[in-house]
Amino acid sequence: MMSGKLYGSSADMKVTFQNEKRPRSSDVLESLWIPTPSSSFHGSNSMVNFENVSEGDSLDRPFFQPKQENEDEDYYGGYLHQPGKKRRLTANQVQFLEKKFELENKLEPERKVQLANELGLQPRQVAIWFQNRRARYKNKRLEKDYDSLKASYDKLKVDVDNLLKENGSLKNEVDSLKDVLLSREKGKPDGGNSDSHNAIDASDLVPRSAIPNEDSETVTKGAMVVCKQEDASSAKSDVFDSDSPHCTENHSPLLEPADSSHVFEPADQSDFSQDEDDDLGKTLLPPPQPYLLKLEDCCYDNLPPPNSSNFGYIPLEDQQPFCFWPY
DNA sequence: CATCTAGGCGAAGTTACCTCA
DNA sequence: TGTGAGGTAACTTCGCCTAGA
Repeated sequence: MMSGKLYGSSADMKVTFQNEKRPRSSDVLESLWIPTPSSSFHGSNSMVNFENVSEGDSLDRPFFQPKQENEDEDYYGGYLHQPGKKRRLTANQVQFLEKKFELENKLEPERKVQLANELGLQPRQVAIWFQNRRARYKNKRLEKDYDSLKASYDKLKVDVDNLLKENGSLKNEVDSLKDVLLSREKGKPDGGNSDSHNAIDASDLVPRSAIPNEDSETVTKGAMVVCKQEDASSAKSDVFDSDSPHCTENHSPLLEPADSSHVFEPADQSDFSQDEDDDLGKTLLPPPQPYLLKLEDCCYDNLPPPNSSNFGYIPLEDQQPFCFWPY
């Protein structure tokens, strides 16, 4: 902030005219302002009384100050004696100021005086216009920021809702499979024997979404039969929503034993471990952590498109810049 | 060199005027 | 014709900075 700012370089108009302070170099700049009929007109509109401003000849009117329809001596005289009145800048003046504002939104003293001369305004009027213009621009930018953040929030909320729904359906599937397995275990006289798993139809037991890695030691032999590579990959894509392409392909290097502090902990994570002494659940369910990637590993490094459903996260560098002036 | 003071600037907020529906 | 809302020029206050004593 404040880079390139010139401090103490321009005298305020009210100070220049109302108070006789010690002379400064900036006073010379301020004195360069040449009053014109229009500028004296505007000066009369401000709260400052410019007694030393000569009214001059109306032929010296700046090109930005076209003759108004109702412009006459009474018009001028009326405002000259109504210090409380204020006049809007003409469209040409505003257009000219807007162009200058686009080039640089802050005024150097020289520019301020130059613009004032070109527009037939007081330097203070130009300074005030730029101040107000910056304030208006900031408000607009804040509105844009708000809209952008709200859109991101809405998108994120949709993603979260979808994930919660998917999570619920997966839980139901796991529960149903547990029931099937329990019922079959009870039907066997030597229930609990590991060999009995061979008698279970694996297609009934192993949900595609719950197939762990092939080298998982917790997978039973029966499950291994159907645990093919494509199933494993489909399992991953089931875990990560299909519209999250950045997390679906060849992530085996990223499938590290996850630190639970780096993953999205499901709100109902305890549901997976609610029967911790239930080996069946452990048998059927892979440990969930290896399938939850670290976000900073899988999502951010792979440069997801900003409009993907990357939980609504949009990197700052990918957003549209809101400010086009360097500060 | 450190300190103090005057003065200017920008930001933020406010006031007052103007325009228009 | 009166009126309320919105836009905006101008003002006020505050904090920060610079230059000079």
